[in-house]
Amino acid sequence: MPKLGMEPIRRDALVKATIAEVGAAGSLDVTVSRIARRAGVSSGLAHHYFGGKEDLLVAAMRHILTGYGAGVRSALETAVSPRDRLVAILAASFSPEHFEPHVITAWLQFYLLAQTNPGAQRLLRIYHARLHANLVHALRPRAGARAPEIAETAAALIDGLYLRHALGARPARPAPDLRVLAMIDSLLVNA
Amino acid sequence: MPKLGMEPIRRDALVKATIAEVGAAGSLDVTVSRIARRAGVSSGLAHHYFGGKEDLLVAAMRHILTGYGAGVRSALETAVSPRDRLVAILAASFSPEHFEPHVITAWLQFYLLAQTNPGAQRLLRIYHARLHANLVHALRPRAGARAPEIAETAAALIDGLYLRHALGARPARPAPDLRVLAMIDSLLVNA
Amino acid sequence: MPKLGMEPIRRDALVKATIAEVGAAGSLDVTVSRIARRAGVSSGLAHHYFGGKEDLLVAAMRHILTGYGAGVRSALETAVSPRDRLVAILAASFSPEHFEPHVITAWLQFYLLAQTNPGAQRLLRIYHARLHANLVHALRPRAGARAPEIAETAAALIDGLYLRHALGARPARPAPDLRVLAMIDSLLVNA
Amino acid sequence: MPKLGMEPIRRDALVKATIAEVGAAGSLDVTVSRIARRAGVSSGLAHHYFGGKEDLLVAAMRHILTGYGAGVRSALETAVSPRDRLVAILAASFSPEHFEPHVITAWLQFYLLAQTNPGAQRLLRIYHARLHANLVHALRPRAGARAPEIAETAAALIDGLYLRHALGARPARPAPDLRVLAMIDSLLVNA
DNA sequence: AATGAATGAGGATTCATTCAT
DNA sequence: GATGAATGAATCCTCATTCAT
Repeated sequence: MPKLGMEPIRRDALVKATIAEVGAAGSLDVTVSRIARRAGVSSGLAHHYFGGKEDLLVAAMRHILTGYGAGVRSALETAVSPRDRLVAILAASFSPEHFEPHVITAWLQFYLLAQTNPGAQRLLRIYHARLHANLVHALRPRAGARAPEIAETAAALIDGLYLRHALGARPARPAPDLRVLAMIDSLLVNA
Repeated sequence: MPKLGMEPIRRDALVKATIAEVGAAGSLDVTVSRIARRAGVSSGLAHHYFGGKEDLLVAAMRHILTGYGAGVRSALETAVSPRDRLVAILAASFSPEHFEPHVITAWLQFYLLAQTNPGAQRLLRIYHARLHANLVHALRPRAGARAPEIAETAAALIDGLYLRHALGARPARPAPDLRVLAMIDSLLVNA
Repeated sequence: MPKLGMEPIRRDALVKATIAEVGAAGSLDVTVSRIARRAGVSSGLAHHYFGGKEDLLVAAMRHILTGYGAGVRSALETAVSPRDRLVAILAASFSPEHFEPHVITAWLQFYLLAQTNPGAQRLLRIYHARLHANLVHALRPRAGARAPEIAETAAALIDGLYLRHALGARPARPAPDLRVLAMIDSLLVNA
Repeated sequence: MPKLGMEPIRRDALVKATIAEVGAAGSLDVTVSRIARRAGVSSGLAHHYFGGKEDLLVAAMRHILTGYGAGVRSALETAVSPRDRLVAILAASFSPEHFEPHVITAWLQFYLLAQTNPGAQRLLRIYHARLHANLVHALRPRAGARAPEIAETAAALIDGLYLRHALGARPARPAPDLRVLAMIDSLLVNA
């Protein structure tokens, strides 16, 4: 008697197990078997549902990015002023769940995967584009034509702070979002 | 007597082959055999001289960082004013040879290695500390007590721009060093 | 559902192939691949079930010792007098199947393994303790307090005769069990 | 300027290093490089002098057996009565230097080598024959025609006690030589 | 005589993937 | 749908051996 409706449950369990396992290992050198065991299923099932290891990794990446996107959206909903929007984006980018060690590690690993895997690359481009669009939209009223350029600098700073954190640097003071905000404000002032 | 003095030659060839191979593959998944073949020696020799695959990778990382350090030092020698120093550091950080695809890729890969390999981690810490010290030294005259904080932001921006470049983003306009410089200037003005 | 219940079958086949292969080679320098091929499976499976080469060797050792233990037990069941017990132990110790070349060779090789492998060492201790206990039990009625000492001498003689046989000495006259028996009787007479 | 007369010194150093290394490792899995390093020469020289690894091992075995033979001879020189001869042989067989861990281990390992290496086998046969001849000669006056048989049992007991010691059994009480002597005496009494 | 350099075959081990049931 | 069985290619690493100098 096959259980019905198990597929989404299994897929979800596998994706979460992948993130956890990648984070725990601190590397993409994770075996499908380990992931499957953590998800409580056989390794064969992982292939059955995802086709292969990389596809599983990409699915995990998509999961993270989706969560990030949802976070930004919900944060933006309550924002009124342009500056509110900026604060919301930064808050979402540096929300605590993103800084959980296993997530930040997974994120970094996926960066790498994107260098060889088209699916991962596509996802990353979408993330970049979305972040850029959000920033530009929030900056436009105050920065005008300089919005794209400042958005790019801000995005780079976000990633750089992330990277440093992932590499074990002492947590920055002030908090990363405030730091980015300060930089943006500074750039805006010196038009 | 045997052919003497081959060791440094072989080590050098193997290190360079490692960088080239890692860069070409876009990943650390490079076999020792391929590296050795590119260096024109047997795989056994690579182990003989370096002990293992990771040690070889760390040696390659050290090679890159040494080159970077030398670049900064020589650039700083001709600097007079604090601002010259800043420009020199940034120019070295974003010098063209650092942006050669296989170097930038290798760099990124080594970031990853640093998450599991102690030797790599140590190297990375040294690089971070040195960059920080250089920036603080150049900023002190103009930034005073704010120097460390601004140095951290600048370092993060440098890494972030690097990362984005490695991930295939369109080359930034203006050039990354000018962008960092502008940001620093902006922060300095708004004391 | 998959083909079930193959594990014990494979394990058994691999263990027997190990004994055969070690015996045939006259040394522990046997490759896992050869063992696996003889067992009709892939080398990967051997690792899957046993974890590694040494564990496979230890499992083979255990198989031999288990067979020996069973032989002694069944021989002891029909023994009535103490002397019967002694004869039974010796008969089992020198039973023909123990003198099959590949078994005796494997046995000797395992002695060696026991010098470095904890699992093998444990097994060997168990064998020693069991043989000693059996001998003491059989000797007690006739030897009293001297039983342990005579048992030790007898055990050493058993192993020595075995060793010499393994090393290619001409088969002893009279048969080894009778020889040990004669020695024990002699020691018992000269209280 | 090649040093003259170095050959015997080198050979000797290599042989001793071999015994030490085999004993230390508790196995024949010793690399030629390690042996050479311990002897203070290059691995190439070991091959130059001995031709190969096994030949080096056989040479080490010969060294041990030669020492044993010399010990027996010198011990026999002062023996007067047949029983003295017996005591002398046993004392030499169980002399302390034979029970040094690395020697006893090497000895056991060489047993193994003898199963595949003709040179080692030949040496072992010589050792067996010599021990047997010595024992028979010492036993003849008291045992007459039974001398060969008793000699065989004694030899087996010697090897068995050795083996047990090598395998880590608690040192026997009484001392092994006395134990063998007691057994022989017992067999002689019960003609 | 002696060495360091260099090789390359060989082996243990790992793992993604496939498949019969 | 789900599993355990099984494979075998791939890779790191070791080491005896050879060789030019």
